[in-house]
Amino acid sequence: MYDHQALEKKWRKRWQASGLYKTSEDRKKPKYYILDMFPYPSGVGLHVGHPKGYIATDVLARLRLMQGYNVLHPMGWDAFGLPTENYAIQNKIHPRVATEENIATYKKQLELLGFSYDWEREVNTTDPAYYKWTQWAFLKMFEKGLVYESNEPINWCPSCKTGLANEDLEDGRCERCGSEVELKPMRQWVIKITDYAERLLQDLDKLPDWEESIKEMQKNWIGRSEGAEIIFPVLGTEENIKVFTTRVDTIFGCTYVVLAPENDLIPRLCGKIKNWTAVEKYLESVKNKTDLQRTDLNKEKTGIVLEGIKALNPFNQEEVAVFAADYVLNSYGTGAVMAVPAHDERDWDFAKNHDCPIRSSVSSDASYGKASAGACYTEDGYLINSGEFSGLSSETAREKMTRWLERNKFGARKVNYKIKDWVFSRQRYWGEPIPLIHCAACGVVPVPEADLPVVLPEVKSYEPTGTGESPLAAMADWVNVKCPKCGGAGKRETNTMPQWGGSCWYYLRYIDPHNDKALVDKKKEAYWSPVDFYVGGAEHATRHLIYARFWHKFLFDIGAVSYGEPFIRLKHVGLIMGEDGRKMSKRWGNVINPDEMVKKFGADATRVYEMFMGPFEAATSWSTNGLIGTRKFLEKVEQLIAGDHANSAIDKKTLSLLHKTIKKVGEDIENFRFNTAISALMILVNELGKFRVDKTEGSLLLQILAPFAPHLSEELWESSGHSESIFQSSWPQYDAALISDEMVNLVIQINGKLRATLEVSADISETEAWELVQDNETIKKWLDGKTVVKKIFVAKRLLNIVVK
RNA sequence: GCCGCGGUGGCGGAACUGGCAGACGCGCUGGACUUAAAAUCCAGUUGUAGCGAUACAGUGCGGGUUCGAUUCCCGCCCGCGGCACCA
Repeated sequence: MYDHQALEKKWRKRWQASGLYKTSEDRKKPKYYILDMFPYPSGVGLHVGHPKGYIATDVLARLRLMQGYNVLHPMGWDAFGLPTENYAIQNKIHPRVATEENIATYKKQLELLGFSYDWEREVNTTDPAYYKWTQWAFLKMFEKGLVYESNEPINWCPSCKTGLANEDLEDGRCERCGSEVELKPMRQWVIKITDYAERLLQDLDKLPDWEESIKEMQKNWIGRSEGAEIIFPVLGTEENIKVFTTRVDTIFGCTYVVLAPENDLIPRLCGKIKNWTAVEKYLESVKNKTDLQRTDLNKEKTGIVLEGIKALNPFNQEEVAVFAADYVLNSYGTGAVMAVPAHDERDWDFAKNHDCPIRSSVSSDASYGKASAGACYTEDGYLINSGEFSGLSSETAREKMTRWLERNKFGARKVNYKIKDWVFSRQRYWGEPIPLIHCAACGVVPVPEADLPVVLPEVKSYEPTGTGESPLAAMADWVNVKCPKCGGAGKRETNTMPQWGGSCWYYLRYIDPHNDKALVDKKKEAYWSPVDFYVGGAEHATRHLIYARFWHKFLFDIGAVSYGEPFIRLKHVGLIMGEDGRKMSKRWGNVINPDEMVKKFGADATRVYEMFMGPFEAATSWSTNGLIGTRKFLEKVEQLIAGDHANSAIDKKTLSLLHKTIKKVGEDIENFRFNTAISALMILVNELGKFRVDKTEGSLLLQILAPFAPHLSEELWESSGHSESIFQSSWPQYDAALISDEMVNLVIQINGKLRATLEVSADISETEAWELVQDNETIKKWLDGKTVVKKIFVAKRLLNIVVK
């Protein structure tokens, strides 16, 4: 038993006092920047799952420190946003005060776990000195034309009373509160992230050390599809219907065209639409539907034909009907599609309901050119009924037909993305003010850089208004300002930025946290950037990680940073579930508090256990018994180093094991395979326990244990006579000569089945092995009366004898 | 529907590049110590048969390739995650 409470307290104090974790700026050394996704300090504090990623990065940070790197391993707070604001409203305290309290709680909890953060670099997104630069970057985007004001309908959460970005939805519901969102036209600021869609996609290939799964999620989210835009002239008018399709090859099967109900062509054509009253009624009925209702795949496809309107298929000059139907989305492509019921499921469903003709133009069959009757055929195939293009494969046809379109000015090649521009306005209080001023004479005028930051003012009521205005709008003396351009009467923009704004670039601020002249000093940035390793939850794959990559690329384009991607290597941390296998939540009463575990079993045991639970990326269930197991392991270590041993000195085999373990632990930490590293340490400690361990061997063990269990290792390191911190010692080198085995277990198989193992010298030859085997009683039995057909020998591994 | 990941003892999970399946930990069983319990230590712990050496079966299911498959290939089933009337 050791007194973990006293011991851990002692070392936390000493490390603090000695400045052990102060980041060195000594440029002669190689740098290593290892980063966690900074937490949102909520009112409830951390549960044991939160620190898992932080422990992992801390283990690697400590390894790098011992390997002689300059390590940047910072921590900070992503503190703007709705939860704090709601908590503040509920508890009648100011969000700033709530934030301060929550940060204090979080910090205390983190410190208990003994992380090696340099707190002098702490950042806080709600600090005006920080968000000055969030606003600065926004203004740069504004300057470059990447920001625009829009009145388009956007997602509106009726419960949070704010507009939301597409990324803030989960299955048509508000990701925060779960309310069904409404589509509401609102004035809002939008960032053209779509301008960066192609680069965000392409550059994923430059990130070989990102997990494939995260890259896939981003690819899905960006949703690139290649196709063509085609013009269908509207007969008897000057208007054209532009459609987007990835399947030009099916166009001879197009039997009608569909417009999204919101397509602005419809009102323009109203004079020609004979059934306008009915059409208007349909459009009205669609308007009242939520997005969730509209995109319900199970519902019947509704729509209405626009009587009196015909569109011309440019390929065959056919006149086709035009519908308005809500299965076509206005927000994707051109808000209009050419319908090919024979080769598209959705068009097929609609055509069946609305008696539209169905005509095949692609066959699965090259030789007979038969149309598939009675079913929708969506695969590629060979063209039929397609004039000069008949007989071509879908792929060739797409190419040729696209060229035909371009030649005849009826359309062009086009790439579309699913990702939408980033709705950047929130009608809430607790966020960065958007630094723009509206002036009657000059329009929208940016706040001059010298006037940044635009500080979030103190308001009496910060409750959301629900009117589409933020609570800031009520602050007359803050809102009314002189126009920076003409000096006339101006009004400040009262929307605030979304929570994602401040987290887009915080990793750059750690590099140079107190700079008031620039977002980050260029020389410092060039040294520390990019982040070598980034660790956090997979839930950020399509939110924070897309936004941050975009923001970084923008900063790169304006020369503020030196590299095009922010994070070189990325791993996601698996959740820790409750002991009952469910997600930890108050609702289930299965939340485990880390403070309690640290108090009972120690920070070291908690750290070791969380790393031992399973593969880092995997979700695993908490087990307090498991934690007790790792505590026992640490006690064994303590006994081993501190205890009296009458045993003999360690043998060669165990010394070899020690060196193998040094190698394995180092490699496993690099690869984030902590569970096998701990397992190897346990095996080593079990073996060493059989012997008397001298100072040299004991010190080696402590050094490789130290990243996981820093307090105990440091204590035992000191008590075994070292005067410097263990983290100032160099990570041990394993002795390559010692780790190659002299003796190995050679597996003897008969017909691939294990029949014996022989302990033999590692360099045994096939002939020697065969001779040994023939003398072996068990093997003899199996060879008896059989003919040896073949022998397979794998050096140091096995001899397989094939018999008949 | 599309994309990705996974399925190994009672549980969490190991297994390099196709070469001893179940390391390590938890739990459980038996024993030692103890008046007793806890703690600790020792032994055992995939299933079936056997006192036993041992034999057979065994990594979601069905096939295949191979001297040899948890690992590779084909076809399924189940679970998780992402995207989704995206034309």
